[in-house]
Amino acid sequence: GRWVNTSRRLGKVPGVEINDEFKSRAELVVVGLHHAFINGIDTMYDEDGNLLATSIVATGDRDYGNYMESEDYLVYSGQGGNPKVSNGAVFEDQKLQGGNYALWNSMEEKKQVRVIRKKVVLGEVRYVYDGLYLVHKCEEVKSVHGNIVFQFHLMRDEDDVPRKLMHEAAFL
Amino acid sequence: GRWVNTSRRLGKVPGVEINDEFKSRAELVVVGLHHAFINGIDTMYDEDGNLLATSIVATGDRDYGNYMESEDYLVYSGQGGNPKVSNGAVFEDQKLQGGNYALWNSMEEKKQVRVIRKKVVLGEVRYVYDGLYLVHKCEEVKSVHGNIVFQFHLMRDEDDVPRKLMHEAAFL
DNA sequence: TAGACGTAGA
DNA sequence: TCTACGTCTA
Repeated sequence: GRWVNTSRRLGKVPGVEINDEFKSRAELVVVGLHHAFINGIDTMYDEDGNLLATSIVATGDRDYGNYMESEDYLVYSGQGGNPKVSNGAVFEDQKLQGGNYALWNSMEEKKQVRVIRKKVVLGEVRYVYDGLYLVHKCEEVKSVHGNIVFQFHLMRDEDDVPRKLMHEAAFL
Repeated sequence: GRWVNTSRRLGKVPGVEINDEFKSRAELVVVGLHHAFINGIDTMYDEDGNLLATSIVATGDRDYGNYMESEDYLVYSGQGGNPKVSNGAVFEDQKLQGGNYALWNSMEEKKQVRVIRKKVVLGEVRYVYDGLYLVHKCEEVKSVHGNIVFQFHLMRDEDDVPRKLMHEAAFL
């Protein structure tokens, strides 16, 4: 067999193509697409010590209002402030730290970010690799719950996208 | 390739031998040893609608005081009552429900239970299959935290255990 | 909907 | 120690 380096990296992961599907977050870790088991934003430090985002997993879970404006344009909500349990938990303003700070830096440095989208078809969960994007804008908006949420705007940064297949991938 | 039936079952899982090691709970699910991703006690209903325990994962996490009395005798704490976060969470008496009820029924019905033990060697997590046991006793004891905890006593129910190898598996 | 012996990183 | 867009069954 052949050994594959699955350590954290920016950009394309060798062997993984757009629209490749995976059955669980654990698979994403094994393949090297997204090392964080739960965290929606995976990060790494570059040679200068800047925290950058390597990849994001976009779902509609827990009030994370992500949406595709088009096939090449994703609006992705930052992390934090969304309580997991509705047991009187309180929504809070997100902070520019952790994954949010990493996405912010990726924007400043114009570094590519891998995008993985979760889709659920007839109860079956799939994580679909959606290619490389650039963060070109970050807005602070007030959610329906009243808390401040970051919205990162990402644009596709690849030319060779198989258009036909893109239509088969479900939007969020 | 050959397809393997990994649905819930009692007793031995074809292809898995005592002291086989797995790197994560996800692997246990895939192999069919233990279907519950997090729950320490996996269960199934028999043809009469009785909830039985198929397998248990023994760790020392979260105040679960499991211990091997000998290579063939395991004392396993029931589930519930141990708060995950120490954020003012309260220890509570365990109830004879869910996994606890399943282990109780397995005792009554004299059904075999698979045992998997978690071990950590130099920071590396491993889950080790430890063979088939019978529950022969259940005691209610008061923990150091003051709450009532079930202690299920399990005895090995196999003869062909490779003794040499047993010594290599770390105790809890 | 919530509970259950998860997992990796900062 | 804590957070983080987990996953399954009852």
